[in-house]
Amino acid sequence: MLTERQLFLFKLLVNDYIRFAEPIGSRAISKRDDVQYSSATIRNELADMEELGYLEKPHSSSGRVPSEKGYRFYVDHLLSPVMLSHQEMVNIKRAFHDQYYELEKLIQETADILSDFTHYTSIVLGPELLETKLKHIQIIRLSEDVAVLIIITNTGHVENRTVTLPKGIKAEEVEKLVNIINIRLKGTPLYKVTSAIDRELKAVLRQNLSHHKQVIKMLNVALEYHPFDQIYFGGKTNILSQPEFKDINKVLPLLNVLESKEIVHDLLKPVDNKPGIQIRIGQENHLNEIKDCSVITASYSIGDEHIGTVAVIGPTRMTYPKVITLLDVVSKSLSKSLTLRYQGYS
Amino acid sequence: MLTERQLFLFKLLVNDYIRFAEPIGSRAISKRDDVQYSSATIRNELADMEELGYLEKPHSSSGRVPSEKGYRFYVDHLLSPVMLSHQEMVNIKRAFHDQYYELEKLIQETADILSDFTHYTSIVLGPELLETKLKHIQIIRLSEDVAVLIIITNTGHVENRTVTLPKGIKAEEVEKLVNIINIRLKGTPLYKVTSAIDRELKAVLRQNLSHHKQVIKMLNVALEYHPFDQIYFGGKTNILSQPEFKDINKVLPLLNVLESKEIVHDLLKPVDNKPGIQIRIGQENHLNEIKDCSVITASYSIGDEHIGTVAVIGPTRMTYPKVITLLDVVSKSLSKSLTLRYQGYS
DNA sequence: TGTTAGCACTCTATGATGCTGAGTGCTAAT
DNA sequence: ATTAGCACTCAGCATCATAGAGTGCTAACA
Repeated sequence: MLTERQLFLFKLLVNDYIRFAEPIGSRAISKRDDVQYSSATIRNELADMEELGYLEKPHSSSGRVPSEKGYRFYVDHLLSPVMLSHQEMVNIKRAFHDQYYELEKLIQETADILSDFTHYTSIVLGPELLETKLKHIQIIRLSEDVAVLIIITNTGHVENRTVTLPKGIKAEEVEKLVNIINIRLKGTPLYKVTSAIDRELKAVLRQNLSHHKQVIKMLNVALEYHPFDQIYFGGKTNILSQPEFKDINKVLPLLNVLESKEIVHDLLKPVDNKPGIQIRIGQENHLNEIKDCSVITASYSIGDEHIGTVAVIGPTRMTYPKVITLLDVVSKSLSKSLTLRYQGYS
Repeated sequence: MLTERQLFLFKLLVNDYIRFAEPIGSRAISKRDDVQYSSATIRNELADMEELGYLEKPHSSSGRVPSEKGYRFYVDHLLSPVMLSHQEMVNIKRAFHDQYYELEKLIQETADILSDFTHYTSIVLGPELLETKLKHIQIIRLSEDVAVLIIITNTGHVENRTVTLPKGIKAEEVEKLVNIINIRLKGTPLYKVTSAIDRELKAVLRQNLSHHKQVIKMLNVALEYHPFDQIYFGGKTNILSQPEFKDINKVLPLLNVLESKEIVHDLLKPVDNKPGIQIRIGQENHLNEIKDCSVITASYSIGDEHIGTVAVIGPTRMTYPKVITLLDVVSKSLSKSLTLRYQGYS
């Protein structure tokens, strides 16, 4: 265990390093007004904490830098809560108050707030379709054999897919098909729709449609559940302005990670499904390309149902208290706004 | 005017510079198997061409590099047509052959092909809504006062907007409203829809609806024409691997340009509306952030109607012949595929 | 008259060298 | 337990010399 004094010095050091992005030496600490120990004393303490694994030296005669273990300890035990400024609170409140937004705009706005206030890059996973339910489908015929199939969920999310209709199918038949689906599958979770068709609708469709085989195939393609939903970014280049990215070779891997929806999804996936803030520091992300980055996530929900994730990615040397507080406020505001918006939808 | 020999040497130099990204000296040229002049002769010729403004020296004792004027001359008069490899043609044909794609996927695929084959960054402006026409709208009510308004165009494009319904409006009234719009405004170009409502539908709505004022306001917001359509990128980080971007300070401005929809739109907007390939070299783009980049664009169309732009952005030191040929083939294939898909839509 | 060899000159890139300053570990004194 | 003092380390920076690639110019050549 660390002594009281070690804790004190450790906290100072981490805060200063987060602020100045340069290794902190014993002399610099001893010169502070709120420190009365000599540099030699501090040197001894720092050496001890290094031995315990909380600090590192970039090279043998440099100042100290927090290790990953150090950051982990810092966020687990030393976080002093930060208050957001009045101005920040006002801006957030306003952003989430306006009910006239499109859902997409609201989420993009969320991402923008996070990146503006943190100067890092923010990522928001759009509302997961997993537990959203089919409310209504519609087929709009564009030509003899091409149509657009529109899917509306209970949360107001709209998806559209271009489909090829069976040759020679009549308008009444299409209408009948739409009616059958809307009546029978309303309220079915999206990811269960294709299997529900398979189990429950095959017979009905065979009775009512002349082209039931092709229709079923078409529905399977069109209604297939795509787990990777939209990803929204804020301040995509913010993180590149951090001093740790002055080398282009650090930049490319990171950018490539952000370009891949699959990787970003994996990155933000909560390890266990517990709600609230999660922090993954450096290698804890298990992704070599971002081993010098930390990812902080918070989930948001409609009612009690978790439906998405907001996140900030920055260097391991991140202003953790600020980002955590902000993510907490923003995720809760977003949840509240969405719950209000969709309360009582079925 | 340049002499025959100067032209020959100029072409060699540009090709070599495009290939190796390093200033080309007289000695390097004279050593080539297809050159029989001595380095001194070549030196004299290069000096003359520098005086004419086609070449530049990064510093006084370095080899030569094409100037912007040089590149312009090169693309205007010296392009030798390039054949795509059999493999490339096969891949392109296959990509555009498959009719089962979503429109969005087809366009993303187009962007991916362009970036994969060029190793630069590609940009595709999705089908412009400007001349597309309203085919059908639909309102799906989510709750007492929130609904989703869905707009389908004659090209199969689907947009959706969340709207707030007037308090207490009845389902039959909503249905009536949808019917009126679908009957009266079908075929109206999207960008004229709001003004058409203003001019032609006000009276009808007043007669038929109890909440006509709020409804008109709602329609104006929901059907407002948004000129900036979707932008698709391919290989967003490709261009950053080019040696001219080894300095991070060159990277950030470029990335910020690519993040701004407005700027990208301006960048790709054809100067005059003439079709075909357009090349803008360095400063010709009138955008300081990308003064060392060239942008090559080609338009694509449905039938005879121009609806979008495909583009490649790379360093001024770009493999122009290859990119031009590829853009030509790809834009034509895309046009053909789209025309086939939407032929006869009304 | 066009071409080329030769040469002095220029400039970048590279690597060696030395110096400075910030930092450390260790020891001995307080 | 704390601190002053000192020898030591190392990155960063400036300086310097050198090599190499390239140029312009002049004079000789075909």
